[in-house]
Amino acid sequence: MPRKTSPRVATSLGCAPLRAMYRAAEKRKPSRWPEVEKEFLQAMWDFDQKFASGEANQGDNQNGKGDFFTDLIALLLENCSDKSLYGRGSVPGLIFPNHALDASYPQTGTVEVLVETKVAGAPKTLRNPSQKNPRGRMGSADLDKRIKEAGLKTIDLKAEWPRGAGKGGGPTNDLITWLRRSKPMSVLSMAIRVVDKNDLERTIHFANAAGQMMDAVGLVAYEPNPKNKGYHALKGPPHLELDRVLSRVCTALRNLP
DNA sequence: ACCAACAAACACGGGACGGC
DNA sequence: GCCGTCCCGTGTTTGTTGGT
Repeated sequence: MPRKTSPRVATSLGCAPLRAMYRAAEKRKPSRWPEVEKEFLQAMWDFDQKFASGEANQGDNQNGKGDFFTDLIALLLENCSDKSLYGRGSVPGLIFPNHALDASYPQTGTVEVLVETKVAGAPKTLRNPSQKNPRGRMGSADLDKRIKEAGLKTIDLKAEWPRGAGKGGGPTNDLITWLRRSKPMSVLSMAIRVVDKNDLERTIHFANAAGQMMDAVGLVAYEPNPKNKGYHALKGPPHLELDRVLSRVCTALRNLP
């Protein structure tokens, strides 16, 4: 049974570029990030153009973009591992009883693998006249809060595992070390539209912070081309390369029953 | 050395919508 | 219908620059 994909992307007029890209990817059966990166950036560009002009609305942006990226990442992992991933709601952590998971495995019971995604960054749009920077909002603007959210989710789920297993081994006095050897495998993949060099540095800083808490963090950072036509991906540190991170997840998935 | 002007960073507060 | 998560908008604070 295939993973359920975003209804917003499937139906909304404003999300047409995202929908078209996903549909095309589905047919090509890609299993690695480099196979889809160009098309992803083009789709995001086309979408952002629509968003800037008002053709795509706030709903498309907030409920389409992020889910689209989740769908795409899940598609790659499914093709690569031959496992189905699932979005899940109400998964209990140690502290909070109801976490929602973007893409995870297996479908029920204790979570083995969790993939969270974040997308951030917006062009200057008509609905935000006060945006001064013509290149748009900084992608890193909101990362502090959102990385903290993702980190807490990871910690809470990892802390819940040993409690359920009943064999000890809960959080020790060295939190980071404990997180790294604890299940579920928890990774974050981020697609961040960046406005300048500084914005990129900040984004990498937050990605590394996330990497302290989660087992792996993948980042695709991109910025508008000089002539303001299309996006190009930016180079980050190797350990944050999305392709490497997805490979690790794929291997983990393959080794699971 | 001062201070105004501008920019960057931070913190908080949503609107939108799907899942339960 | 509530609740949680999606990502963005904007007022306030902190930092930087450049003129006198």
